[in-house]
Amino acid sequence: MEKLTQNAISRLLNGENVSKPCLQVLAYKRVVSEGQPRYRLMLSDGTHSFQTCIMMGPLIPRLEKGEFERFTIIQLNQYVVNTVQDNKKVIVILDPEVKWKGTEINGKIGSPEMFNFGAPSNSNTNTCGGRILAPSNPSPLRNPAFSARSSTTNGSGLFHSRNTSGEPFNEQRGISSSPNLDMNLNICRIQDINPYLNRWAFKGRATAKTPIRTWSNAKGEGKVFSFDMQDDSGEIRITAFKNECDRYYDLIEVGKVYTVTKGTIKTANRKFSQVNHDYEITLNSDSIVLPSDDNDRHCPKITFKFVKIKDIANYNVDSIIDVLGICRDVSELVTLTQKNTGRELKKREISLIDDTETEIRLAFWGNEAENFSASEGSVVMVKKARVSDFNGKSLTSVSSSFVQIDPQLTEAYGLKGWYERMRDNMQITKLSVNSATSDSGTWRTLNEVSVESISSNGGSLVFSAKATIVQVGRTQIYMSCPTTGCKKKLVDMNNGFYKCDKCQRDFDNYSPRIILSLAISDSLNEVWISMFHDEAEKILGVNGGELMAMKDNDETQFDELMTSLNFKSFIFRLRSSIDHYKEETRVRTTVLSVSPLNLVEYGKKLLSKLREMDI
DNA sequence: CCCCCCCC
Repeated sequence: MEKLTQNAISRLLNGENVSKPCLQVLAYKRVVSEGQPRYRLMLSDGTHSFQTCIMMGPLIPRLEKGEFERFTIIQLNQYVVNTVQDNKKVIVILDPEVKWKGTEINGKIGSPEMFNFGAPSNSNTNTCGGRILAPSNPSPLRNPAFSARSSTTNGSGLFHSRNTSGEPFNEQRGISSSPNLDMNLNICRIQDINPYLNRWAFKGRATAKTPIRTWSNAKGEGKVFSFDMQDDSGEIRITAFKNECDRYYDLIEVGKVYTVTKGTIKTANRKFSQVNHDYEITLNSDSIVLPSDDNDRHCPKITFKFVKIKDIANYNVDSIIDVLGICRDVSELVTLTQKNTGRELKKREISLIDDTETEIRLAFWGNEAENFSASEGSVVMVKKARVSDFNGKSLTSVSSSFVQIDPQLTEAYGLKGWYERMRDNMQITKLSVNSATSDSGTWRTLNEVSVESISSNGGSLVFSAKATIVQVGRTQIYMSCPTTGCKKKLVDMNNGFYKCDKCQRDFDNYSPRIILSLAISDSLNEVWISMFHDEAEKILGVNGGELMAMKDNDETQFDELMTSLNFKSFIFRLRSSIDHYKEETRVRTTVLSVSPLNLVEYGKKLLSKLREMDI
């Protein structure tokens, strides 16, 4: 009997702080709740037994390997007491430690009775908070034992130090006046999270979750996933590496509310995260992430702000939007090779339309592309799709995107109804060029290369133009890293070796890379463009090594070759994008490809253009 | 500690 913690069951169900209680496993069974497998255990302290003790996530394999067999005595190093619907309590076991194996005990200790909430000694059950962290964890979270305040909420306790009197919500949350609450825990609004907070915690709803991704590079390898959390003040991104990745991946479910405390707060890099917050959080071994009250009033339910497809035209590249559309077409899975890295990519495109009678194409990648299946006419909802400039304007699904086919939403039913009425009677405008059917896409003249015109096009424009080289600027030939896909400029160690900072390696060789700066002109404008290696080799007719040798050994020949580019005309495939450099905003244009000007073909193109114009 | 989200 002394192996078990006396009255632990009644004490902790009554909201008391019980440090590392030892309990005996009497039974368990597998259940599936909201699609997630978990185990429900009956635990006993010798006096009482309680049968809604939950193990989930990473504990499941341990349990299934027999670690917590019947009669095992486990010590709960970390656990949470949750209140679920009808004020029922659930003990969530987070960190069980086996004290005695079931075979060592081989029998039930004491004569435990089923714990009864109706018993007089438990009359204050409802006034106690439900969510308790074992104090063994040196955490600022303790049983707050809120009384009056939390009783007005749905009974879940720990983080209900918020004022529930209906005051404006931008008061600092969680600084409780409760005399029992000797903690310095700052329940922050998510928007207020910053690296200068000493002790903080926040509560938010998971709005997105990425798959686990593994990496391997010069610095090492590992795995990682991220999730986004939102309260009524804002949203923040949380990232979990390696151990924390394993620990939290199964726990986090989109739509659920969690309380988070401890972790590294660092500056968010807007380049990589579209979440609107200056900071992001990396979980570490001290971090605590607890399932919380999914109905918390500070954590609004996930909402969708569907952008009408027609209006996507006005969104900048890289914007993150929600979209709802009828799937008009699903392309085959295609495999393509990434030019820079040689990596193989799998892609599937679908096209979406809505009642603005506008069509946009949406790309899925990798597994998502392989697994995507929806038929023509179904409604496709994507939360957090990224606006892209591929083939005009298009959308792409990213790791934090959430895709649903035929969602149970009023808007979806409305859209479906519209489609059934209108499907044969529509004038569809396309925002995306279908890459399968397009020639080289849109043709433009160089007067359209201006900050104003590119800006109004979402910051980037890909187009074809016929133009003539009118000036050759600086020609750079540099020693680049010979690693496939790495073009980093090498540092000459002057000992026969060249160092790549990116690959963190020394090489005894390098590959010469060319960058040309050219002014090209058509009848309307002159534009400076950058032309990189492959395309430069094409128009120069020499390779990088030859050009480098020529520049070193025969400058006259080199100058002649460069000068010979003047007044040559080509069909350029160009990308112009807005570039912010220091205080300046300007357009940067790079060559995607260059092809010879075929006068007959080009003439035909102009003719058909004239006919279109009805001249 | 990732930082890839790709394609013309």
